[in-house]
Amino acid sequence: MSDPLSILDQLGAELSACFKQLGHAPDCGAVRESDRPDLAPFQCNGAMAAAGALKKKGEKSNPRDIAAAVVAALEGNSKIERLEIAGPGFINVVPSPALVNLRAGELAADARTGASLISSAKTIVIDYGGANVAKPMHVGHLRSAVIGESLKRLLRYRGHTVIGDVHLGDWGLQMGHLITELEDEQPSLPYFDAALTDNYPEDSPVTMDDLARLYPAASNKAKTDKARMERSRIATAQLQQGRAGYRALLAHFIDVSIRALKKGYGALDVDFDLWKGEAAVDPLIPAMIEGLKAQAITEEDDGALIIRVGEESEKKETPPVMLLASSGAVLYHTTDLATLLDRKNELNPDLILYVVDQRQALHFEQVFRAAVKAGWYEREQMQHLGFGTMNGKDGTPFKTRDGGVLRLEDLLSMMREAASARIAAQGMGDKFSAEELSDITDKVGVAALKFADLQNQRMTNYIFDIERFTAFEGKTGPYLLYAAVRIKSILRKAREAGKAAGPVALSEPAETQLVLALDAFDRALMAASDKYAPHILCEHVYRIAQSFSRFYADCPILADNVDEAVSASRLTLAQTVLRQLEQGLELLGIGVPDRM
RNA sequence: GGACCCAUAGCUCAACUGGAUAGAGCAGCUGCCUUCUAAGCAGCAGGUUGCAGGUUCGAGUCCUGCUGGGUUCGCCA
Repeated sequence: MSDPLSILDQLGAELSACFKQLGHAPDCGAVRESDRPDLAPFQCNGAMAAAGALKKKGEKSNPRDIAAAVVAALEGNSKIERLEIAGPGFINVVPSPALVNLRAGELAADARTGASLISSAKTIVIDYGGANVAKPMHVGHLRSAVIGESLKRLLRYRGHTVIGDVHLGDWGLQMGHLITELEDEQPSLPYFDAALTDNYPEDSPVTMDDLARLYPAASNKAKTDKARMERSRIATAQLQQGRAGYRALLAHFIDVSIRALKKGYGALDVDFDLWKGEAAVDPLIPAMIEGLKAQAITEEDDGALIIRVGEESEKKETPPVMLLASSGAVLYHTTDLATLLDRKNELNPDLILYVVDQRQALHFEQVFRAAVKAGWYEREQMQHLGFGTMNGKDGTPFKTRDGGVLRLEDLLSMMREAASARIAAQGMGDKFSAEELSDITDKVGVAALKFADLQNQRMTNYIFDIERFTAFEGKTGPYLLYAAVRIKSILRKAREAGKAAGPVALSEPAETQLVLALDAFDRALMAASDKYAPHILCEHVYRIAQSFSRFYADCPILADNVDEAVSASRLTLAQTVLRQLEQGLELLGIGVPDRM
C-alpha cells in the first residue's frame, strides 16, 4: 500500500492525467505552491510548457487555449474547488474543502504527520564536528557541529542508515608541539625517558586546561624560533614512528580531550556514533602506501611521495596529494585517505559527507580524486558539504573585542544569560523551580543559537552578531519554542477540563491555511535532505509556527462559547501541529521545554 | 596570475526545474491583552536583485564581459 498523497500531489495527479489525455506530456500537470497565495494556494504552469513543446515541433498554439481545455476537462472534479486561468496561461488551483478536510484527518492519524520514508536506504557516513585534541571548542566549531548534527538526524529520519564521526584532529604537528612543551614544563615525567617503554601512569599528567595552555604556547614560540619548530617536528615524527612514551602521552591527550569535547558537544545536543580520529587510522598507513605504490599511481617528487590528481581539462593542474613529506612524515592528505580506506573496510558506505569549512574544498577535491584513482570509491560517493565562515561585523572571521576567539562555552553562557534575563523580564522567574528554570534557559539558548545558524543557506558566509543571536522575537528559535509551548499549555488545560480531541472539521480560513502548511512537511524534508540544506526545514517549521500563531489568535479552542465538536477538531489540529513542530525541531537538533 | 564562492529592502537573510505583483525577520509607523502564555496577532511603509549586454512568450535564477568583496593555490591541520 502506498502512502496517502499530499494535497499538492493529488492535485498534480489530476492535472497530469488531464494533460496526458489532451496529448501533452504528463509532467506538464505538475502542481506547485502558488507564488500568489492571495489568488489560490496552488498553481500549474504546464500550459506554457506544453505550448513550448508544440512550438518546437512546428505547431502553433496558445497556452491560454491549452489551459482552457484543461480547465474544461476538469470541470466537476471532486478534489478541485476552482480553477482559474491567469496571465499567459497560469492555472490557479483551489482544492476542495472535502479534500483538505480528508487530508487533515490523515495527517492527524499519521505518526509521522505526512513524512514519507525513502525507498532505497543508503549507508551514509557524516564526518562533522572537526574538533581538535587539545584545543577548546570555539565559535568556529559551531557551524560544522550544528549543520552536521541536523543533516544526520534528517537523513536518518528519511530512512537512511547514518553514522556520525567526529574525526578528531589528533595526529599532526600539534601533537609534537604539545609533547615538547610538556617536556619543557615537566621534564621528569616518565614519558620522556626514551629508555622506558612500558608501565606509564594511568592518570593523565595534564588537564584540558593544561592542554589549552600548552598548545598555543608552543605554537607561538615555533613561529619565530626555528629550532623550537624543529623539536616539534622531530617529536611528531617520533610519535608517528611509535615512540612508546609519546604514544602513551597521546592516549592521555585524546582521552582528556574527548571527555571535554563530549561535554561541549553535549551542551549543544550534538553527539557522534564514532569518536575516531586521525591517530586511529595510523596503523593502516604503511600498507596503504605500499598498495598505492603497487598500483603505480604514486611518484616521488622533491623527496616527497605524491599522487598526481590533475585532470586534462584544467588550465592549471590541481596540486598533487602529498602522501609523505620529504621528512617521511605523514600529512593531512595521508590520514584523510587512510580514513576513506578505513571506512571502506569497516562500513562500506554508499556515501560519505564531509561537513567542513568551505576553505578546505581543494583539500577534499584532491583526496577524493586520489581515492577514485585508487579504485576505492566512485567520485559521487564522496561529497564535501562546505559552509561559509562566521564573520564579524567587519566582514572578516569573527573575533572577540580583544582579538581572541570566542569560546563555545562562553557563547553558550551568554545565550543562557540572555534567556534567563528574558524570563525575569516577563516576570515568570518565580513560576518555575530552579531545575525547570535551568532546563528552560538551556533549551531557549540552544534553540536561539542553532536556529540563527541553520536558517542561513549553508554555503554563504554570514555575520555573527551577538545581538541578533540573543534576539528572541520574530524568526528565531525561541519563537518556535513559544508556539510549541502554547500548544502544550492548551493540551494540559484540555486534559484538566476533560475535553477530548475529535474528528477534524475545518471551518475557518486559518484552519485550512494551517492544514496546507502541515501538508508541506514531506516536501520540505525531501528538499532539505536532497540538497543537504537544513535551512529549508527551518523555513518550514517557521511557517508552521506562524500558521499556528494565526490559528491561535483567530480560533479559540477551549473558550466556553466554542461548540464541543469544533473544540474537539481544533484540539486534534493543535496536537498534530505540536507533533510535527517538535519533530521538525528535533531534526534541527532543537529540544522543546514544557513551559517557558 | 589560476581555481572556487558571493553581491537581493536601512540591517540580517529567503526565493523549489527559468514563471504572475521578488518574500520573511529586525529596525520605523498604526491598531490589539477583564477570554487558551503579548517571546504573540493584524496592518502600513520600505526594491532599477552590483553594472552592461545576450538567450526567450518570460531572467534574481541560464550565457558572456565588467566592477566590488571573500577564500584558496605540494611538504600546517
